[in-house]
Amino acid sequence: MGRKSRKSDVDYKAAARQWAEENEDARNPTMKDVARLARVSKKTVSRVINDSPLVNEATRKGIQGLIRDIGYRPDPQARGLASRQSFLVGMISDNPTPQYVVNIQLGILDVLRNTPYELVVHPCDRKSDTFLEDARKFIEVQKLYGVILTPSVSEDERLAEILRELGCAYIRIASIALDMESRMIVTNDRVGSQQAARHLAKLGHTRIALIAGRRSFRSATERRAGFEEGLAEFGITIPPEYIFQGDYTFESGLALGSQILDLDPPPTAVFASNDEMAAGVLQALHVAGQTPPDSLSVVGFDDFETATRVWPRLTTARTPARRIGKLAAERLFEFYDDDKEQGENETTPRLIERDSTRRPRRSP
Amino acid sequence: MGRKSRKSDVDYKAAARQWAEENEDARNPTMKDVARLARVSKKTVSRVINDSPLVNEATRKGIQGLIRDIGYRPDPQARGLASRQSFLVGMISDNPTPQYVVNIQLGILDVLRNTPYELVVHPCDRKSDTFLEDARKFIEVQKLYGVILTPSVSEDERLAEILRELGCAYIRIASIALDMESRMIVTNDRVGSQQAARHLAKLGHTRIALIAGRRSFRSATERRAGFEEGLAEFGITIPPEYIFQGDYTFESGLALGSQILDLDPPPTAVFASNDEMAAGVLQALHVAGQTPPDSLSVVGFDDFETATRVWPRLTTARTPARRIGKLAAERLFEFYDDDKEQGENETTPRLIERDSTRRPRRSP
DNA sequence: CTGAAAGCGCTTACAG
DNA sequence: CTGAAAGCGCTTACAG
Repeated sequence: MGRKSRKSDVDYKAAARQWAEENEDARNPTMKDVARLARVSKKTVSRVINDSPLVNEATRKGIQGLIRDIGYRPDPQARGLASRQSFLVGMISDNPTPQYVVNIQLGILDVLRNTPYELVVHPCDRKSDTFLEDARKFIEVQKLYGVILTPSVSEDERLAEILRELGCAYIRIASIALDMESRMIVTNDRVGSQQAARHLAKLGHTRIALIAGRRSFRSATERRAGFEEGLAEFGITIPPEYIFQGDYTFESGLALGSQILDLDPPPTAVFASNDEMAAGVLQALHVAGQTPPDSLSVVGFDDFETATRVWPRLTTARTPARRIGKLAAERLFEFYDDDKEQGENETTPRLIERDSTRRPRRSP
Repeated sequence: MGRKSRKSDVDYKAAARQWAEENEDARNPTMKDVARLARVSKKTVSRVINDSPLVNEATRKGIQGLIRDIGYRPDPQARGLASRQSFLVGMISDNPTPQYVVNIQLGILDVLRNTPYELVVHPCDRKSDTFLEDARKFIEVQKLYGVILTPSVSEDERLAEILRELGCAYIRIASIALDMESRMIVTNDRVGSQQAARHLAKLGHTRIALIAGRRSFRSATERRAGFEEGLAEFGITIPPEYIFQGDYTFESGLALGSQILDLDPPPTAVFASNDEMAAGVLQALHVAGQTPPDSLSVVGFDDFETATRVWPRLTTARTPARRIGKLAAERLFEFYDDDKEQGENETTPRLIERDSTRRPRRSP
């Protein structure tokens, strides 16, 4: 007596004990149970789990403790139905490299862990007639909280437009900025291939071939441009007949690798726009009975597992895929937060020098 | 007139036109709308979308057409909330090989495409203290329709027990049968390494080393046992000092590969229990200046991308991962169906002969 | 800072 | 074969 507050009269620990006693069939508690035990309305419990500032601090602490004690976990489906937004984050991808896809997933999951959000994966085929329709349906029906887009679907303006139209938060991962800053993770691929070019130039290579990536990927343009820029710093240009069109697959690297061997005069180095194609070139050399990098230095891009499995191990520009996924997810959760300080939204490739590059042999 | 049926009086095409006219704000239709337009109760619409047999055929056809015409898509969250079961399939995995994980995912998604179900990925760490607790929470809170478990979590009996307790359908992918047939996809790894052993024996190898897989994986035991069985058919046994304990990583293969080179007398062939370790052995040989398979034949297991990236390309027993994922998902959907004929529930490895194996050199 | 009422879009349980 | 009522577990919109 004497104290005016009625709220502090609620003994939350006793409430938790009461629950333990009365709940014989070990039913999971609902918001209704929490409200009853804490002697508040469901709305107040709702405010607590949604971090609303409009709750008395003592009440908040008490309810949070009670929630912990009785093991209450809000039902994401019910919250989703009522708020018209699910607790699902979608990852829409069309990347041909499994190592990339898994690492992006792991990065996203690093952020989702210990949140109520789950990751729903959605590979797609951008060339399909129903690609946009399917994507819209997925986003709309699942009422996704947000979507993370990897190259090359991230580069599709029509898909971004659909996301905006549906009011769905999204983050685009791409080699260059294609959208407002808060919607992008930029990987600056150009920088990586510039480094690759400088590395080869400094080793003394001047007759250099290039295998471009798949046309439908913006990174293909960026990686090629960066490489040519890097060489230009040393006054080196690549003649058109030393430029080949790959598609980012091992098989294309293998096929183009043997074409490169037939060039006359042959180049002393080749830049393949990703590790898979670089691995293909190495294999073409082995098939031809050569021992790289003796007659031909090879540089890749990505530094995924393949880079260290092949022999010689690849000199390559690293794409920090897991970190990229992590940044994308962090950025996604900042999207609705105006005041939250924005974190990093770009990564820079770093050249990893290994055994697939060396100085060119003196011409005989 | 003269016809008694009242249902056939409903003009579903006209109803669809009516919707197009009245729905000026382009709202997505709900079950309530469908019911009103078709002049039936929501319950009847519900029966149609859930394929209940208790619906008049003409009514069913009409409603199905109407649903198509106006683009009605049932809300999975609402269905989930009411039925206490979501439309999410979980994939719980702890496999260290990205190529495996992605291919299983793709196989599952092959089956989920054009269904209302979505795939939620959930990598985990079986050694974590909270592993079981976390898994239970995930399954319970998301009210998963079902779960697909890959090795080695698939081999955890405590997790399977939790799934049964929660009444959640699950499929375990494992190298041997660990559960009732309707809950298993068996990959018969033992058969693959038997083939590998016979292949080496037939080439004339007799002094053979083995690198076992990670102890916590049942496949490690199976692959080893199969290999020893296969050799036994030819009267060959592996001395203990020719048996090494790996952990399924490239790094372990690399480290053990150089140990194998130091054996005296050295073996003429080695079986690594997966491709990653086999790739490590090949690299150890290259580092030592050797040119496999001249002095040492190497056999792997899995035939994931790595197998064809390395040089020489690996002779290996194929694990059809995408197909395994597909079978697991198909089996999951058969789980609640008593009458549905059960599909295949096992796969068999097949040895793919490539360049990493040859006849042993004559001893000098 | 708090709550009572209505509703999100379905299914369950029951009745006929 | 069909439907009216109640309810799943939350949030919204409003009032105080």
